[in-house]
Amino acid sequence: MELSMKVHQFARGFWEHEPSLSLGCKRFRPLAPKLANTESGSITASFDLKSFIRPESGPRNKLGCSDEKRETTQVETQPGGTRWNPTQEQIRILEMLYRGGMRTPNAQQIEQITVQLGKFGKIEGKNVFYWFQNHKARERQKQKRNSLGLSHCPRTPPATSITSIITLDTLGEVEREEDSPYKRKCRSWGFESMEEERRYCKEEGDKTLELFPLHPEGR
Amino acid sequence: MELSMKVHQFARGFWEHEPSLSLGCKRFRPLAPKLANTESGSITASFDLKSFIRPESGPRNKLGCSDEKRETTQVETQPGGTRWNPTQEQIRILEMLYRGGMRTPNAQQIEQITVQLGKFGKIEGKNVFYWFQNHKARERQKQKRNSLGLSHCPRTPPATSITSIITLDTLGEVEREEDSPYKRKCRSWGFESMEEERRYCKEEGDKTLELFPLHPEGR
DNA sequence: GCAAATTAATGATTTATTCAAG
DNA sequence: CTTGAATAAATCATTAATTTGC
Repeated sequence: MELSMKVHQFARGFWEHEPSLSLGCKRFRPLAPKLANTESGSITASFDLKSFIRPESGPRNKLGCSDEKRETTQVETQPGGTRWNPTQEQIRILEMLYRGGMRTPNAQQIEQITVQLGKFGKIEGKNVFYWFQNHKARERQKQKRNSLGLSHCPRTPPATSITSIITLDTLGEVEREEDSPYKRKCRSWGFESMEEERRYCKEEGDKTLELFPLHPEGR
Repeated sequence: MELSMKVHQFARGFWEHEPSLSLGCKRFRPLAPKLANTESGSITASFDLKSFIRPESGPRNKLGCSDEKRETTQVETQPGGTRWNPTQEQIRILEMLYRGGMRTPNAQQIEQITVQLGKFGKIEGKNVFYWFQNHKARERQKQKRNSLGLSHCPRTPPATSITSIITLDTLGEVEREEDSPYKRKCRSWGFESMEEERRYCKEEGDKTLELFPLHPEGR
């Protein structure tokens, strides 16, 4: 309690000339100033903390974090809808892909799906990603609930409909059919694509383009 | 068993003219061709499954998945290292940021950190993200292990070093200082940034640029 | 000393859980 | 109550330490 207070003060004094070590928009008091005097002084030289505030484009707006955040640092906060509201067609296609055996699409797959589904309404890559995550998990727990509720032999699927068989049986083997004998490598998240594309894109950053015309759908 | 086999055959026959519904590189037999005949035929019209193989750029290489993957669809598979191997400087900076209170940086923060850390060695955004995830989790479990091993009162930190206090106490309050009263919104994954930048980048996709000169470090 | 074998750390993914919008 | 979004926990996999037999 008292010691942390001391550290706090110390750090404050040390970093006084900086507005604060604000990275992005969340502000926090920088502590632990042991960077400069440990082993290699070259770090301090080339690691410019100031550029962390905002790499290019000088001081944009002093301290306007809470208001400014909604416009500059946020990307997906359009006026109106916050979270993705899938259309019927999008759901249908996603379910088709799921039934087709797709469980965790990688970044490229996600991108392609996003492009396709974008024809039916606004959608982002992360929506596709989350949909598969959630659908898989909830299908799993639904199935568990069923097998427990029926108190049935949990290893034999009841073979009710084709769909269930596709989901459980056939595509299970399809899933692992050619995922490389080595290991699963090219996985999702989309970071890799982003990393690559960053080199060509000159950090445009601030516009919030409306890519898809946002079909008036509503399910 | 038998039914799934039937479905399998049926699907195969139905999709015979397609090489396979290969999305990205993982191949799987497309099943459940119930898209066309359900409710709205307009989907089939504009949802072009062929473009899933590869949206632009025609047939690149027939069936050459297993070999081609290492060069064209993979991004991070440079000759040599597969997974990120952080340099001393990178670790030092990351730990500094962690001690400074950063726990789950959002996409923009990750990008900026990545740029900074790129001065000391090759790094991607996802590496930064994963580092924070792992570090946070393992710091947590280490702490839990300690509190259990010492069989001490788990509510009073022993106040051993400054660092521990910074990590646990002071920055805990800093963490929630200005993360918006609303909710955590601008979060990581990098999908949002990717989504945005995709509009400017024309799917260059195939080069494996060496952005940073990969300092000969070795720890 | 030095590789092969083993172990410890830790980067990368997946799964479970939780939060919150509608 | 359903489900999109986000985080935490658990797990997998790979690289560096290290031990060990020679």
